[in-house]
Amino acid sequence: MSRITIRDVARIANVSVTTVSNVLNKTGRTSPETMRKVEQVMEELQFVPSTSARNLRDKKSHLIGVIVPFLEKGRLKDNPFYWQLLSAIEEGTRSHQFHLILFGADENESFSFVHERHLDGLIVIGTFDNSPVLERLLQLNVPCVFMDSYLSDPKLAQVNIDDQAGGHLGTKHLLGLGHRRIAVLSGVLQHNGVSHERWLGYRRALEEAGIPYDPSLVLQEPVSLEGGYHAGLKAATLPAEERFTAVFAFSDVGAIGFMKAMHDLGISVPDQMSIVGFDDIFLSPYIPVSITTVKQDLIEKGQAAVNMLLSQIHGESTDNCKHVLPVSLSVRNSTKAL
Amino acid sequence: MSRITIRDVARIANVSVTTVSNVLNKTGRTSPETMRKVEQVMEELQFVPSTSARNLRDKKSHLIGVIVPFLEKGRLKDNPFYWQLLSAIEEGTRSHQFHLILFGADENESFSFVHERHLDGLIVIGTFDNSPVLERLLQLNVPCVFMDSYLSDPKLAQVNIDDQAGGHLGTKHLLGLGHRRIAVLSGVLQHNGVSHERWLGYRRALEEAGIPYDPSLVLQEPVSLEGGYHAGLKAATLPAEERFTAVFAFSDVGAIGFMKAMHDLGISVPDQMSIVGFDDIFLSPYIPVSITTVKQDLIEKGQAAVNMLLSQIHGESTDNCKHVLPVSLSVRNSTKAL
DNA sequence: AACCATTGCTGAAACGTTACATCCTTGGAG
DNA sequence: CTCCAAGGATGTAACGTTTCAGCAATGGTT
Repeated sequence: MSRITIRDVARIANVSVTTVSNVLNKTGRTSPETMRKVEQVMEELQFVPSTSARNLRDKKSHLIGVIVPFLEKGRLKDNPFYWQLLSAIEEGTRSHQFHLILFGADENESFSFVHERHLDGLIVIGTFDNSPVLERLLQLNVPCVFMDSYLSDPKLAQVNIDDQAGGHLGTKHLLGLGHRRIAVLSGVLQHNGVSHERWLGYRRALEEAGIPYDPSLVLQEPVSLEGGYHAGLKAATLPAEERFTAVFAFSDVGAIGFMKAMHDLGISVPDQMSIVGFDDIFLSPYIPVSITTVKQDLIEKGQAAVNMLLSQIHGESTDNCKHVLPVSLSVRNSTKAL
Repeated sequence: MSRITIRDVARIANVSVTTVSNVLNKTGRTSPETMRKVEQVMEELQFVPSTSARNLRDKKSHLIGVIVPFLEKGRLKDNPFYWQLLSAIEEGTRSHQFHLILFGADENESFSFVHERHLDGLIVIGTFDNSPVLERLLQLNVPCVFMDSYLSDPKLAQVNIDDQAGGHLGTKHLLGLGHRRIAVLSGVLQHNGVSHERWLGYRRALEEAGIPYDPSLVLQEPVSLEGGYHAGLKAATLPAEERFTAVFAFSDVGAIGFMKAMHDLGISVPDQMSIVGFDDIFLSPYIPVSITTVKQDLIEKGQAAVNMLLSQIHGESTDNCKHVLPVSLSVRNSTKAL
């Protein structure tokens, strides 16, 4: 019971394989009646074309790889943000007859699968200039779209949100509530990374308010649940002059971790501590004290990346193609006027 | 600048293509010296074998599909549980040279891609007997492993946790704390579904404690954030004789939603209401009032499914192969003695 | 000394498509 | 009436592997 091929269809329908192929690909080189005839035979035989054969022939795969550097390190697994993003990307590709294949990529992993599998394109999340990963990717010579990566090379297609505006927005919200000593939970300030941009926005907001920048308020703890929690615990042990009344976490999970620490220490949010998050993950409204946060639209972000990648795959130039999405503020209950 | 093929390697190394192929596949049919020679040429030419060609030849794809029925309906997107599970599956496949490809599958979606892409196997999450999806899947005649699906056909390979024990465990915990009126947030009690099993465990525990079963305590709200929240709001409006002192949500997100409602209503958890969740997602310890929950090991679960699927792919019979993983209780702060 | 098994290698066919170059038909223009 | 264009169909060569059958040389058995 071997597979039904284009040849079987041709034989039964009394036409050539080429004709069947033409019908299959709707090239319009066939007369309506043969078309109908062939289609009917296909239906009867339940013919399904083989993607493998196509892939070999076309040197394509209709497969898009998503590379999340540091996937192994748990950054992704434990952050709903990435899953929501991935989900958005998946939806985008599916409607275009592409499928998604997921990869981590730690430093020493080779990218041979890109060639092995003839991947048509790549979406890369969270790299940065001079990253070892970046160089390897470029050598692959494959359509690429970068997300959440601030890359200086103008040839690279990029999708970002306006991180700096986000940092500014969150900070201004706290300033508007009367806070003067505002900490940021930033993670490592990778130069030209997402956090760095948000931090720039934070600084700008402070400056505009005439408040001097205090480096001791930058908590370089990882922006994870655990990182936020530890940062929170540490904050309580600070000498009086280093205390702060609000914290701006550069991710919602970081904010949740921080909030948990406050709860465990008996410090009330928002009465004694205001917290602003970033991302607006689906959970943020449902935390007991719902989180005020800088919202980004992941659906749109995923869509934008997919569209950009597809044009690139179809041969359109994406030089100087940088898509920056706006952010907004979702004010909830974790922030309060001093 | 066309692709380097096995032929190029053969030509340069002065051997036949067959020999190169043998080296590539380590069949051991080559002498050590030719092997070295060929390997060196491969290295020099940076030869990468084409998966497409292999796939065509072998009628395989080294691709595993994950089907999550009802994916579109947001059940997955918004539940970290699934992502954690998927992540575990991904890890399992990667180490075996397989890759993952993700599909939703609503009713009217055809499964033609399974044949189109020559998928080697399928992991299906959350179906049930007589589901329309199930029948279609079986017709595909492809190795399948079902997760979180209680299927009566003994031929089907299944991976489950001991849901009934889980339901029992959670309920007993609450009973042990002195609670007598315990609600469950169960979602629709699909016959032979996961929830149904947990509900059976709940009933058994009640019975053992000599407490009569009260159907009004079964909240068939969806076990999502929103569902939990609504259930919580409703609970507050109940007439006195229908009130309860504890709720057992069959998912952690459901528990979080319920807890949020309590918070909004000013009802203290755990002082006035005890809550038990299910799954133990990574967030559960970090909710301000950390969640007591029935824990399942997703890594192990993913691993088990992958292993089972791979043996099936390699031709081993998996008849009567049902893998049931144990559950345990993580006691945290959302439950308290009456 | 003739024979056979083993080791190491090779050539060619097959997997199921698509695209190129042809090759018939027609029917309309000259 | 001849010629050419265009429409419709066809045969075949790729795409890059793996595997099957076969061949040559080596060395050990009778």
